[in-house]
Amino acid sequence: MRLVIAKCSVDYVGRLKAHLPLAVRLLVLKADGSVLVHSDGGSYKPLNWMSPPANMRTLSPDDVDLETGVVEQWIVQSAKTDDRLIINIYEHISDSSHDLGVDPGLIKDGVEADLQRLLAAQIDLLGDGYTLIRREYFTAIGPVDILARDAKGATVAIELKRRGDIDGVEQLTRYLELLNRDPLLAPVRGIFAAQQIKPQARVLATDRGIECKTLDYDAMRGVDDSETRLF
Amino acid sequence: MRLVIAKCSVDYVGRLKAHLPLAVRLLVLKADGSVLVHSDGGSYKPLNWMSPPANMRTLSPDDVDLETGVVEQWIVQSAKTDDRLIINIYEHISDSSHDLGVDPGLIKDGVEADLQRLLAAQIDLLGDGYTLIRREYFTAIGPVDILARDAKGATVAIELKRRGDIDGVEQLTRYLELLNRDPLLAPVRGIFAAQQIKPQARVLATDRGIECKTLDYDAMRGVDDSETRLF
DNA sequence: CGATGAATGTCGTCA
DNA sequence: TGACGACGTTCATCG
Repeated sequence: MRLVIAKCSVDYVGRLKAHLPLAVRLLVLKADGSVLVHSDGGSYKPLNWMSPPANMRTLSPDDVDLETGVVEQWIVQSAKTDDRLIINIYEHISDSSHDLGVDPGLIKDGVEADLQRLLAAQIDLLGDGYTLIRREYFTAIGPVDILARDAKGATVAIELKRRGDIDGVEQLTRYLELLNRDPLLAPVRGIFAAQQIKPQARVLATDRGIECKTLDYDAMRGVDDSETRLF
Repeated sequence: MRLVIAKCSVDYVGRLKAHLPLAVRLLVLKADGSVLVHSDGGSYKPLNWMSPPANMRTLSPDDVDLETGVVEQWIVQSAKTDDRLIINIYEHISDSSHDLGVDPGLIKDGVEADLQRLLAAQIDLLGDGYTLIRREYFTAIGPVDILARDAKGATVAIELKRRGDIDGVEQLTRYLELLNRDPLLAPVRGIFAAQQIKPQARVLATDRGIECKTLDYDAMRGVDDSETRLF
């Protein structure tokens, strides 16, 4: 990994075009050819970047005719697409390289899959007498997150989200339409379950006769005793 | 901006939990308190991070009881949420700070807004005799990208996307439902226009009587002579 | 490979 | 500030 602090301007040409005026920035060059251009603020997203795999050519004013004041030009070309990043360097402020080795990678806990596993194990959170039919119930248009049966024996399709938005309601609506064509299952009700449900999504769901259920992941995790410290 | 190369392990606790085992990584500390943890590969997304605004406390083994081998512990706490990043440093390899100043920011060209402007100017791309009613036609459930009239005088609602996906078709469907309740406008047809339309989206749109139109941004840009070199 | 859906999404805009 | 939609979304999974 090479780290460069430099006064530079940057142009991107590819899916769109973008331009960064002259300023001092951090340039990160990774082993796979990817390049990040960061300022001293904002979140993790760089001002501009090139995704791997990519190749970089370095041009000097001796080789090519460059704009006045440019001491070096980097041309970063994507190996797969015709996206290209052009960095004009006006002043090198710092330049260092480091050998980092391969990273063992990230271990996560608490994503939608975990939520689904927990709700399947605690299906009675949805109401007394609920029983699990199965998780990831496959249909022609994709898998229903959870299929269950309520106390009266009626089928219930559950769509799970961490954040409940309109498109999640649309998704569940499509599933319900399809499932209700199956005489063995019909009538099928829908439950939209999420840690947080947006007002518009709640309105749309209610309007379509879909029940909304807010989930408390921490509480669900606390109940599940198999869920003892991952790390 | 402070750049640290260090052998470290990282834990994130917040909306979910995540853990990074011991390895050599780049740690970027920005002026607004944000922190990025990068490996020497992958795209621009860090392995782990903290969004601004945030505050960092540095603990040493003299102050607190730390794990064996930890020479320093950073606790990065989000100022707004209770998200927290804990970085255990086992070895400092490099440490430098640089004053970057404020960045002038990015200038873009070719996003959906540009596409909309071009299509409004070249509305006859949709068919002979089309005329523009207006862009960003406001409704109770959001703005319709473009409202036009066809050669026969019928109203047409156009949803524009760079990449046409199912949710775009759903969006247009909601607009059409609403617009068709207005006796002054009804009947309103829909056109789903995008640079690229996914097969499933095309099927859904066609099934609902919505016309699909693929747009060539470069060609549209070439026709529009006001669109002379932005930079 | 392409298609599909989640994401600690992030980022802008506008009420 | 919160809701909403775009994004060079990126990312993993699955066919």
